[in-house]
Amino acid sequence: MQKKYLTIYEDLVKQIQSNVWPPSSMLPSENELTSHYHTSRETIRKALNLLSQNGYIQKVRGKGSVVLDIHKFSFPVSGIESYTELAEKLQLETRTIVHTLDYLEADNDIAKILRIDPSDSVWTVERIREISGEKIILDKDYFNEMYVPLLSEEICGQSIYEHIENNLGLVIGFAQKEIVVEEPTEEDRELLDLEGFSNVVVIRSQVYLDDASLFQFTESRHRPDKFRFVDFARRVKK
Amino acid sequence: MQKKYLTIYEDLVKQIQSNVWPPSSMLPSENELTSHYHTSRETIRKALNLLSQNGYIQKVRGKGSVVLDIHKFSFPVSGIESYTELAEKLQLETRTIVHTLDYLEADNDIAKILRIDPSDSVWTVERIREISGEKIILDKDYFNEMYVPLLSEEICGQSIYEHIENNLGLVIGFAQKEIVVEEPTEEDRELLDLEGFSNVVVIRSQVYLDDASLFQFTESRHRPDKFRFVDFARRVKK
DNA sequence: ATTTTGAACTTGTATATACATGTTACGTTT
DNA sequence: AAACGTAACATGTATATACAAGTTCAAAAT
Repeated sequence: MQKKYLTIYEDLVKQIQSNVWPPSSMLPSENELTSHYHTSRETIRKALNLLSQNGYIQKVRGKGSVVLDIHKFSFPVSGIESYTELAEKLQLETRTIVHTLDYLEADNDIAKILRIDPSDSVWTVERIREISGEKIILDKDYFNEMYVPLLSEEICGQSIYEHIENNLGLVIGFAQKEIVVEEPTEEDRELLDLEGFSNVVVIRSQVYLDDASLFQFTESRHRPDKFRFVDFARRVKK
Repeated sequence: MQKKYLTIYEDLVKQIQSNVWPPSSMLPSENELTSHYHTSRETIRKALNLLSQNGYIQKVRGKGSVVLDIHKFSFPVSGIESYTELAEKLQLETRTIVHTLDYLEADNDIAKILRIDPSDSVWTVERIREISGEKIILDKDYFNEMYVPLLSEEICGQSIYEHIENNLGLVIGFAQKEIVVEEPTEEDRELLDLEGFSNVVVIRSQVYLDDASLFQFTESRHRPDKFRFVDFARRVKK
């Protein structure tokens, strides 16, 4: 079965993005959408709640759904998106350099983070992201071999996430991220075009699969002037 | 009517935080919760979806709800929380210095951001946040007078959000945030204890009310070594 | 002219039912 | 011993109904 509420959600997203419902205008009411899509009100409400969660609309009781004016394109966006997906969406002129690709016993820190035995092996990838000819980002990825048994230089040069989702059939669920600002390491200075900047922005993520198993740890080190993070947040109900 | 699904959600949050359901354990099934709370399954599912959205659990089809191990305490946390709320939660030894408090005609940039007429007036507040004796953060707030007609030095020294929600009865809905790293301005160097750091982390937020009206713009400038942002993100469905 | 009332709309909450689909464990078959 | 099948149970989707509660606007009352 294809999920009705998801197709309706995607349809409405497309309409909002193509300005059928411009910012500050009202979406049709739930009842109108119900009869338009030949479905039940609850199904429409599921689709609208998805729109609301993702920052497309604001539901106002008694009134309706206001379309929000959210420019979702920035770099890097919040959420879980691979560099390749972002680069495509933003049409960046980008190149990826696979600096190292190793299959090693996990050192203590990584083993602890990935919650595995230090004798277990881990795929370790270091990649440099070049944007318009400048080396801007250093990505260090660590994969639990239990879920990602094999990586190749070719896969790393393309998109690891694409490989994980399409070839390995794993479903990525959620991530816990941390963003901090640190001093560049020797490696940062060596591999990136830091141009005298005395800080790098470091994004550390633990990425989990659909079934809540931890499969990846990532450290993404950015030149500060090229870093931008955009977030849509709702006030938590009390 | 008090909302059942919200009370159940809050009850479960409390239980998770007090380790009744420790990380990696399973919550009772939806049917068990249904009979325990004497309600319908849909109501339980609403509560569980809230837990899932806020990173407390991961639902796994066919299995149940896994409790996640997410340390939600960091500074500053994602979401919309006032400095005062954060400081209390984290038990920071903190002091707020109200540097300026003005009621002025909006300059062009601010008027544009707040989408008001340049002849309209705006409340402008600059506050310095001192943590353990060090001046770490410079907060610059701009309020649309239509929603916030009056501010006092006392209110600014306490919590503006508390005033807005409890005294003015406004309901904060959502925010659009941007995080970037910039060079310190003259004002930053003057007002903050920058200790030679050559960057500041700048968080710019547009904050909207429940009915999607824009009422505040904020610029929060942080010393980079004291900045930390934590985010819980779900992979967007395709 | 101003205020009040109420009908007709909107979204929010709660419940019930049905079936689809993924997981697990155990007994049966091979 | 291994493979298979199936029942029992888990969550996911779709629908229907009822009522609560906020918004709007026009008619009626003051």
